[in-house]
Amino acid sequence: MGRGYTDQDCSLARALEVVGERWTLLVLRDCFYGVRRFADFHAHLGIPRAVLTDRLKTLTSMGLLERRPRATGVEVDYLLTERGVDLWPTVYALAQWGERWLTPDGARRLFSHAPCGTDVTPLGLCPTCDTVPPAADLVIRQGPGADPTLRDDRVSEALRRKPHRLLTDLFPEHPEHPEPAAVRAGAHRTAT
Amino acid sequence: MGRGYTDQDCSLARALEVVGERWTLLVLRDCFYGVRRFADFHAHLGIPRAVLTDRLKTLTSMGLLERRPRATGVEVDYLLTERGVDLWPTVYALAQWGERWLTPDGARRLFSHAPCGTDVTPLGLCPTCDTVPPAADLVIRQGPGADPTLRDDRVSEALRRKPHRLLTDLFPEHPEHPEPAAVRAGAHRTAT
DNA sequence: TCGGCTTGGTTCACTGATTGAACCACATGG
DNA sequence: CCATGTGGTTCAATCAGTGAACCAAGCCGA
Repeated sequence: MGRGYTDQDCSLARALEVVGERWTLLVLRDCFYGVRRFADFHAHLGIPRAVLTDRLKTLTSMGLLERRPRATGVEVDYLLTERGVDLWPTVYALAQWGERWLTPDGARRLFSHAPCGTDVTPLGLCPTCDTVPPAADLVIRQGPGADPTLRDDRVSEALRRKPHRLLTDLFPEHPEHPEPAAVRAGAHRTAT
Repeated sequence: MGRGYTDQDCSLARALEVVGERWTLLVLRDCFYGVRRFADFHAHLGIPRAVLTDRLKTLTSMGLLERRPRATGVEVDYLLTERGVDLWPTVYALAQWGERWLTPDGARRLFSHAPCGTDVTPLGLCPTCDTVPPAADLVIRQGPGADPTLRDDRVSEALRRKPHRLLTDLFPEHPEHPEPAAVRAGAHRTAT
């Protein structure tokens, strides 16, 4: 990004210095969807490995992601922090704009409020509860405009197969267990 | 942006192909603030002229801006279309994230709901009216965290001097008249 | 113990985008 | 007729993104 947007007295410019680079917002979107592993980001986005490394480093150093090597093995998880989770309204708003203006075939993804099951509005409001649910309380599922022929990686396939709660691991090691505790806790802190 | 984000079955990726390039979102923000002229974008943002030309061309061709040469003279106005105005929730959400996480000195800009005067929440809600006002119903003013020493162009100065209704011309030719009709109408269509 | 495989990277040449300064055409205004 | 303002274009230099190849560490079965 070169010199960045220095000497702009504007929080939007500062925010864009953090998340305005190419690919960054798509990496974060995948984090909300439950993607946590380098190889999954790479396969799902088609992002060059060097760029992915750079973006994950930047997001980690800016405090939006936490890099967590697993206790055993060589794998690494990248998890959204509270600061990262707080970008959900932005990600959602931009995606909804794309759905409205750039998607002729109907919505690709639909989001519903987990506690009540109602679909949220384009502004993120749950019409039943009259609240704006935090990301952790949303469930994503395929919409009628989704095109299953475009991508064929395990992330796309997992998202296609069944509705999925945001921020929960898309590939848990023990699928029987409801979910790991750490991330839910972090996400809920944001909600309060 | 190179090849763009093709073969992504995702409205966010499509949206980023339109507004994800460097400077684009800052140009749009200025449009919301009432900036309409090439020279004002250039002076306010410090964006290279060639890049500004390119961004205005792209935004115009994608239908977010309308390029309107004035009846007399050589000046040109760039005005947000309905499609452009509809990006307000995105711009606002990202700016609020920046205010929350990257701005230690307090809010730089504050937004209030014009009809009732109440400040809107970080999610864009007017607590008095219990609605999410459209951009055209918001008034922007300086917050305590604004740093007046950073920029010294006529846009910064106009925004500093007094509260300003979004989407209205920051430099009207006849300051007595309330405002031009075209943009208000377009903005209000979005609100309904 | 020894390859092979997986994972999460790094390196590097190539390409494409951004930058900033200089130049330019047109339309007023004096 | 010249100076000035506006909205650009051009171009060399630099910077960022791309994609293929390479690599180290940890496990895995033989």
